[in-house]
Amino acid sequence: MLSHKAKYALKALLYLAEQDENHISKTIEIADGANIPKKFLEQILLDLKRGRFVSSKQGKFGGYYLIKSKNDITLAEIHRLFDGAIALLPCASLNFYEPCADCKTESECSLRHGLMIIRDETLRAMQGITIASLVKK
Amino acid sequence: MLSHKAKYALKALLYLAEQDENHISKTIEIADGANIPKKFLEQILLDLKRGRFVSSKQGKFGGYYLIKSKNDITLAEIHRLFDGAIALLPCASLNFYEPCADCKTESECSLRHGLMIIRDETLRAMQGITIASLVKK
DNA sequence: CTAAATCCTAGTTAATCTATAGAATTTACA
DNA sequence: TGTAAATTCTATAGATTAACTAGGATTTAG
Repeated sequence: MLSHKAKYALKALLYLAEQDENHISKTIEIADGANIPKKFLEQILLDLKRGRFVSSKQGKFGGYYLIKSKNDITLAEIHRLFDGAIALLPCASLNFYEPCADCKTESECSLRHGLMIIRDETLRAMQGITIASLVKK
Repeated sequence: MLSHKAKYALKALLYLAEQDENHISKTIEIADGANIPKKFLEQILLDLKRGRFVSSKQGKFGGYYLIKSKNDITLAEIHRLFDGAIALLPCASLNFYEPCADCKTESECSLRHGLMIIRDETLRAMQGITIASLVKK
Protein backbone atom coordinates (compact mmCIF):
# COMPACT_ATOMS: atom_id res chain seq x y z
CA MET A 1 0.00 0.00 0.00
CA LEU A 2 1.06 3.57 -0.66
CA SER A 3 1.44 5.92 2.30
CA HIS A 4 -0.63 9.10 2.29
CA LYS A 5 2.61 10.94 1.69
CA ALA A 6 3.28 9.06 -1.53
CA LYS A 7 -0.30 9.42 -2.67
CA TYR A 8 -0.29 13.16 -1.95
CA ALA A 9 3.04 13.50 -3.73
CA LEU A 10 1.60 11.90 -6.84
CA LYS A 11 -1.46 14.11 -6.73
CA ALA A 12 0.68 17.19 -6.24
CA LEU A 13 2.90 16.28 -9.18
CA LEU A 14 -0.21 15.64 -11.23
CA TYR A 15 -1.50 19.06 -10.31
CA LEU A 16 1.79 20.68 -11.30
CA ALA A 17 1.87 18.77 -14.58
CA GLU A 18 -1.54 20.13 -15.49
CA GLN A 19 -0.51 23.77 -15.12
CA ASP A 20 0.66 25.99 -17.96
CA GLU A 21 4.34 26.03 -18.78
CA ASN A 22 6.16 28.57 -16.56
CA HIS A 23 3.33 28.72 -14.09
CA ILE A 24 4.40 28.68 -10.45
CA SER A 25 2.00 27.08 -7.98
CA LYS A 26 1.73 28.13 -4.37
CA THR A 27 1.43 25.39 -1.76
CA ILE A 28 -2.05 26.53 -0.77
CA GLU A 29 -3.12 26.37 -4.40
CA ILE A 30 -1.95 22.78 -4.76
CA ALA A 31 -3.43 21.87 -1.38
CA ASP A 32 -6.84 23.19 -2.36
CA GLY A 33 -6.68 21.82 -5.88
CA ALA A 34 -5.67 18.32 -4.90
CA ASN A 35 -7.35 18.21 -1.48
CA ILE A 36 -4.23 17.75 0.63
CA PRO A 37 -3.64 19.17 4.14
CA LYS A 38 -1.53 22.26 3.56
CA LYS A 39 1.08 21.90 6.28
CA PHE A 40 1.56 18.25 5.41
CA LEU A 41 1.96 19.14 1.77
CA GLU A 42 4.71 21.61 2.67
CA GLN A 43 6.88 18.75 3.87
CA ILE A 44 6.06 16.64 0.87
CA LEU A 45 7.01 19.39 -1.56
CA LEU A 46 10.32 19.82 0.24
CA ASP A 47 10.92 16.10 -0.15
CA LEU A 48 10.08 16.34 -3.84
CA LYS A 49 12.48 19.23 -4.11
CA ARG A 50 15.28 17.26 -2.45
CA GLY A 51 14.48 14.46 -4.87
CA ARG A 52 14.91 16.87 -7.79
CA PHE A 53 11.40 16.43 -9.10
CA VAL A 54 10.38 20.02 -8.44
CA SER A 55 12.08 23.28 -7.70
CA SER A 56 10.84 26.35 -5.90
CA LYS A 57 10.94 30.10 -5.93
CA GLN A 58 11.04 31.58 -2.46
CA GLY A 59 9.47 34.73 -1.08
CA LYS A 60 6.43 36.63 -2.22
CA PHE A 61 4.91 35.28 -5.45
CA GLY A 62 7.01 32.16 -4.92
CA GLY A 63 5.89 28.58 -5.26
CA TYR A 64 6.68 25.27 -6.87
CA TYR A 65 7.13 23.98 -10.40
CA LEU A 66 8.24 20.77 -12.12
CA ILE A 67 11.86 20.49 -13.16
CA LYS A 68 11.60 16.95 -14.45
CA SER A 69 9.57 16.01 -17.50
CA LYS A 70 6.25 14.44 -16.62
CA ASN A 71 7.23 11.63 -18.96
CA ASP A 72 10.23 10.85 -16.80
CA ILE A 73 8.62 10.83 -13.37
CA THR A 74 7.59 7.26 -12.65
CA LEU A 75 5.53 5.66 -9.93
CA ALA A 76 8.59 3.58 -9.07
CA GLU A 77 10.64 6.68 -8.24
CA ILE A 78 7.95 8.21 -6.08
CA HIS A 79 7.41 4.94 -4.26
CA ARG A 80 11.11 4.68 -3.50
CA LEU A 81 11.36 8.28 -2.34
CA PHE A 82 8.46 8.14 0.09
CA ASP A 83 7.79 4.48 0.83
CA GLY A 84 11.16 2.89 0.20
CA ALA A 85 11.78 -0.51 -1.32
CA ILE A 86 9.57 -1.93 -4.04
CA ALA A 87 10.59 -5.49 -3.18
CA LEU A 88 8.56 -7.37 -0.59
CA LEU A 89 11.57 -8.08 1.62
CA PRO A 90 14.83 -6.17 2.08
CA CYS A 91 16.86 -9.20 0.97
CA ALA A 92 15.14 -9.02 -2.44
CA SER A 93 15.59 -5.28 -2.88
CA LEU A 94 17.84 -3.54 -5.38
CA ASN A 95 17.96 -0.10 -3.78
CA PHE A 96 17.26 -0.95 -0.15
CA TYR A 97 19.04 -4.26 0.20
CA GLU A 98 19.59 -5.71 3.66
CA PRO A 99 20.28 -9.32 4.56
CA CYS A 100 17.49 -10.95 6.55
CA ALA A 101 18.26 -11.57 10.19
CA ASP A 102 16.25 -14.77 10.47
CA CYS A 103 17.85 -16.78 7.68
CA LYS A 104 20.57 -18.58 9.54
CA THR A 105 22.48 -21.33 7.74
CA GLU A 106 21.82 -20.72 4.07
CA SER A 107 23.36 -17.72 2.38
CA GLU A 108 20.16 -17.05 0.50
CA CYS A 109 16.80 -17.28 2.21
CA SER A 110 14.17 -19.55 0.79
CA LEU A 111 11.90 -16.68 -0.18
CA ARG A 112 14.47 -14.48 -1.85
CA HIS A 113 14.36 -15.95 -5.33
CA GLY A 114 10.60 -15.83 -5.65
CA LEU A 115 10.44 -12.33 -4.26
CA MET A 116 13.04 -11.11 -6.73
CA ILE A 117 10.81 -12.29 -9.56
CA ILE A 118 7.94 -10.30 -8.08
CA ARG A 119 10.18 -7.30 -7.64
CA ASP A 120 11.25 -7.37 -11.28
CA GLU A 121 7.68 -7.59 -12.54
CA THR A 122 6.36 -4.94 -10.19
CA LEU A 123 9.25 -2.61 -10.89
CA ARG A 124 8.77 -2.90 -14.63
CA ALA A 125 5.08 -2.15 -14.27
CA MET A 126 5.72 0.78 -11.96
CA GLN A 127 8.26 2.27 -14.33
CA GLY A 128 5.56 2.24 -16.97
CA ILE A 129 3.29 4.51 -14.96
CA THR A 130 4.40 8.12 -15.37
CA ILE A 131 2.85 11.39 -14.34
CA ALA A 132 2.18 12.00 -18.03
CA SER A 133 0.35 8.70 -18.36
CA LEU A 134 -1.86 9.63 -15.41
CA VAL A 135 -2.62 13.14 -16.68
CA LYS A 136 -4.01 12.06 -20.02
CA LYS A 137 -7.05 10.33 -18.59
CA MET B 1 6.85 -4.76 1.97
CA LEU B 2 5.74 -7.94 3.66
CA SER B 3 5.07 -7.87 7.39
CA HIS B 4 7.03 -10.25 9.56
CA LYS B 5 3.81 -12.15 10.03
CA ALA B 6 3.43 -12.79 6.32
CA LYS B 7 7.09 -13.68 5.96
CA TYR B 8 6.92 -16.10 8.89
CA ALA B 9 3.74 -17.61 7.49
CA LEU B 10 5.47 -18.33 4.19
CA LYS B 11 8.45 -19.87 5.94
CA ALA B 12 6.20 -21.99 8.12
CA LEU B 13 4.25 -23.23 5.11
CA LEU B 14 7.53 -23.96 3.37
CA TYR B 15 8.64 -25.96 6.38
CA LEU B 16 5.41 -27.94 6.41
CA ALA B 17 5.65 -28.57 2.68
CA GLU B 18 9.08 -30.10 3.13
CA GLN B 19 7.94 -32.69 5.66
CA ASP B 20 6.94 -36.25 4.82
CA GLU B 21 3.33 -36.93 3.94
CA ASN B 22 1.27 -37.52 7.12
CA HIS B 23 3.90 -35.97 9.34
CA ILE B 24 2.54 -33.62 12.00
CA SER B 25 4.76 -30.73 13.04
CA LYS B 26 4.71 -29.17 16.48
CA THR B 27 4.89 -25.39 16.73
CA ILE B 28 8.23 -25.52 18.50
CA GLU B 29 9.60 -27.72 15.73
CA ILE B 30 8.56 -25.23 13.04
CA ALA B 31 9.77 -22.31 15.15
CA ASP B 32 13.22 -23.84 15.51
CA GLY B 33 13.37 -25.09 11.95
CA ALA B 34 12.39 -21.78 10.38
CA ASN B 35 13.79 -19.46 13.04
CA ILE B 36 10.53 -17.85 14.11
CA PRO B 37 9.61 -16.68 17.66
CA LYS B 38 7.48 -19.50 19.02
CA LYS B 39 4.64 -17.56 20.67
CA PHE B 40 4.33 -15.34 17.62
CA LEU B 41 4.24 -18.37 15.39
CA GLU B 42 1.34 -19.80 17.42
CA GLN B 43 -0.84 -16.90 16.34
CA ILE B 44 0.29 -17.17 12.76
CA LEU B 45 -0.52 -20.87 12.60
CA LEU B 46 -3.97 -20.15 13.99
CA ASP B 47 -4.47 -17.57 11.26
CA LEU B 48 -3.32 -20.09 8.66
CA LYS B 49 -5.77 -22.55 10.12
CA ARG B 50 -8.64 -20.08 9.93
CA GLY B 51 -7.58 -19.44 6.33
CA ARG B 52 -7.84 -23.18 5.59
CA PHE B 53 -4.22 -23.56 4.60
CA VAL B 54 -3.35 -25.87 7.46
CA SER B 55 -5.19 -27.95 9.99
CA SER B 56 -4.19 -29.12 13.44
CA LYS B 57 -4.42 -32.01 15.83
CA GLN B 58 -4.87 -30.92 19.41
CA GLY B 59 -3.53 -32.39 22.61
CA LYS B 60 -0.44 -34.47 23.24
CA PHE B 61 1.39 -35.46 20.06
CA GLY B 62 -0.64 -32.81 18.25
CA GLY B 63 0.61 -30.28 15.76
CA TYR B 64 0.05 -28.77 12.34
CA TYR B 65 -0.07 -30.07 8.79
CA LEU B 66 -0.93 -28.73 5.32
CA ILE B 67 -4.45 -29.30 4.07
CA LYS B 68 -4.01 -27.39 0.84
CA SER B 69 -1.73 -28.53 -1.95
CA LYS B 70 1.57 -26.67 -2.01
CA ASN B 71 0.85 -26.02 -5.69
CA ASP B 72 -2.30 -24.15 -4.77
CA ILE B 73 -0.97 -21.89 -2.03
CA THR B 74 0.10 -18.65 -3.67
CA LEU B 75 1.97 -15.61 -2.45
CA ALA B 76 -1.09 -13.56 -3.36
CA GLU B 77 -3.29 -15.46 -0.91
CA ILE B 78 -0.81 -15.20 1.96
CA HIS B 79 -0.34 -11.50 1.28
CA ARG B 80 -4.06 -10.92 1.42
CA LEU B 81 -4.51 -12.96 4.59
CA PHE B 82 -1.81 -11.19 6.58
CA ASP B 83 -1.11 -7.90 4.87
CA GLY B 84 -4.38 -7.18 3.11
CA ALA B 85 -4.77 -5.54 -0.26
CA ILE B 86 -2.32 -6.12 -3.08
CA ALA B 87 -3.29 -2.85 -4.76
CA LEU B 88 -1.42 0.31 -3.78
CA LEU B 89 -4.59 2.19 -2.78
CA PRO B 90 -7.92 0.91 -1.46
CA CYS B 91 -9.75 2.49 -4.41
CA ALA B 92 -7.78 0.23 -6.78
CA SER B 93 -8.31 -2.95 -4.79
CA LEU B 94 -10.41 -5.94 -5.76
CA ASN B 95 -10.75 -7.59 -2.36
CA PHE B 96 -10.31 -4.60 -0.08
CA TYR B 97 -12.02 -1.85 -2.03
CA GLU B 98 -12.80 1.45 -0.32
CA PRO B 99 -13.44 4.79 -1.99
CA CYS B 100 -10.75 7.38 -1.29
CA ALA B 101 -11.78 10.16 1.07
CA ASP B 102 -9.73 12.86 -0.61
CA CYS B 103 -11.05 12.60 -4.16
CA LYS B 104 -13.85 15.12 -4.11
CA THR B 105 -15.55 15.99 -7.38
CA GLU B 106 -14.60 13.23 -9.78
CA SER B 107 -16.09 9.80 -9.28
CA GLU B 108 -12.78 8.17 -10.01
CA CYS B 109 -9.56 9.52 -8.59
CA SER B 110 -6.75 10.43 -10.93
CA LEU B 111 -4.51 7.65 -9.66
CA ARG B 112 -7.00 4.82 -9.75
CA HIS B 113 -6.58 3.74 -13.34
CA GLY B 114 -2.81 3.54 -13.21
CA LEU B 115 -2.86 1.74 -9.91
CA MET B 116 -5.29 -0.85 -11.23
CA ILE B 117 -2.81 -1.66 -13.97
CA ILE B 118 -0.12 -2.20 -11.34
CA ARG B 119 -2.48 -4.29 -9.28
CA ASP B 120 -3.25 -6.58 -12.20
CA GLU B 121 0.40 -7.11 -13.02
CA THR B 122 1.46 -7.63 -9.43
CA LEU B 123 -1.43 -9.97 -8.73
CA ARG B 124 -0.65 -12.09 -11.75
CA ALA B 125 2.98 -12.34 -10.71
CA MET B 126 2.07 -13.16 -7.11
CA GLN B 127 -0.31 -15.88 -8.20
CA GLY B 128 2.60 -17.46 -10.03
CA ILE B 129 4.63 -17.88 -6.86
CA THR B 130 3.47 -20.95 -4.96
CA ILE B 131 4.84 -22.77 -1.94
CA ALA B 132 5.79 -25.57 -4.33
CA SER B 133 7.72 -23.20 -6.55
CA LEU B 134 9.64 -21.95 -3.54
CA VAL B 135 10.42 -25.42 -2.20
CA LYS B 136 12.11 -26.69 -5.33
CA LYS B 137 15.07 -24.36 -5.13
C1' DC C 1 -4.38 -38.24 36.27
C1' DT C 2 -0.71 -36.04 34.05
C1' DA C 3 2.17 -34.39 30.50
C1' DA C 4 2.20 -32.11 26.32
C1' DA C 5 0.27 -29.99 22.90
C1' DT C 6 -3.07 -26.40 20.69
C1' DC C 7 -6.11 -22.48 21.52
C1' DC C 8 -7.46 -17.95 23.18
C1' DT C 9 -7.30 -13.16 24.99
C1' DA C 10 -5.04 -9.52 26.57
C1' DG C 11 -1.31 -6.49 27.15
C1' DT C 12 3.34 -4.22 26.23
C1' DT C 13 6.71 -1.82 23.90
C1' DA C 14 8.56 0.61 20.19
C1' DA C 15 8.20 2.51 15.95
C1' DT C 16 5.92 4.91 12.41
C1' DC C 17 2.46 7.66 10.16
C1' DT C 18 -0.22 11.71 9.78
C1' DA C 19 -0.52 15.71 10.66
C1' DT C 20 -0.01 20.52 13.26
C1' DA C 21 2.51 24.59 15.31
C1' DG C 22 5.34 28.19 15.16
C1' DA C 23 9.07 30.70 14.01
C1' DA C 24 13.07 31.77 10.69
C1' DT C 25 14.22 33.03 6.14
C1' DT C 26 13.60 34.84 1.57
C1' DT C 27 11.70 37.89 -1.87
C1' DA C 28 8.78 41.45 -4.48
C1' DC C 29 7.46 45.74 -4.52
C1' DA C 30 5.28 50.14 -2.78
C1' DT D 1 13.41 50.32 3.80
C1' DG D 2 9.44 48.19 5.48
C1' DT D 3 5.86 44.88 4.90
C1' DA D 4 3.24 41.21 3.08
C1' DA D 5 3.50 36.76 1.33
C1' DA D 6 5.69 32.99 0.32
C1' DT D 7 9.08 28.94 1.32
C1' DT D 8 11.93 26.56 4.82
C1' DC D 9 13.06 24.42 9.15
C1' DT D 10 12.48 22.03 13.56
C1' DA D 11 9.86 20.16 16.95
C1' DT D 12 6.16 17.67 18.61
C1' DA D 13 1.49 15.67 19.39
C1' DG D 14 -1.66 12.02 18.77
C1' DA D 15 -3.16 7.90 16.81
C1' DT D 16 -2.32 3.72 14.86
C1' DT D 17 0.09 -0.38 14.00
C1' DA D 18 3.67 -4.02 14.28
C1' DA D 19 5.97 -7.37 16.72
C1' DC D 20 6.05 -9.71 20.15
C1' DT D 21 5.13 -11.64 25.19
C1' DA D 22 2.36 -13.62 29.09
C1' DG D 23 -0.55 -16.61 31.04
C1' DG D 24 -4.06 -19.45 31.36
C1' DA D 25 -7.92 -22.51 29.20
C1' DT D 26 -8.73 -26.49 26.60
C1' DT D 27 -7.81 -30.84 24.45
C1' DT D 28 -5.82 -35.40 24.02
C1' DA D 29 -2.71 -39.72 24.55
C1' DG D 30 -1.35 -42.98 27.41
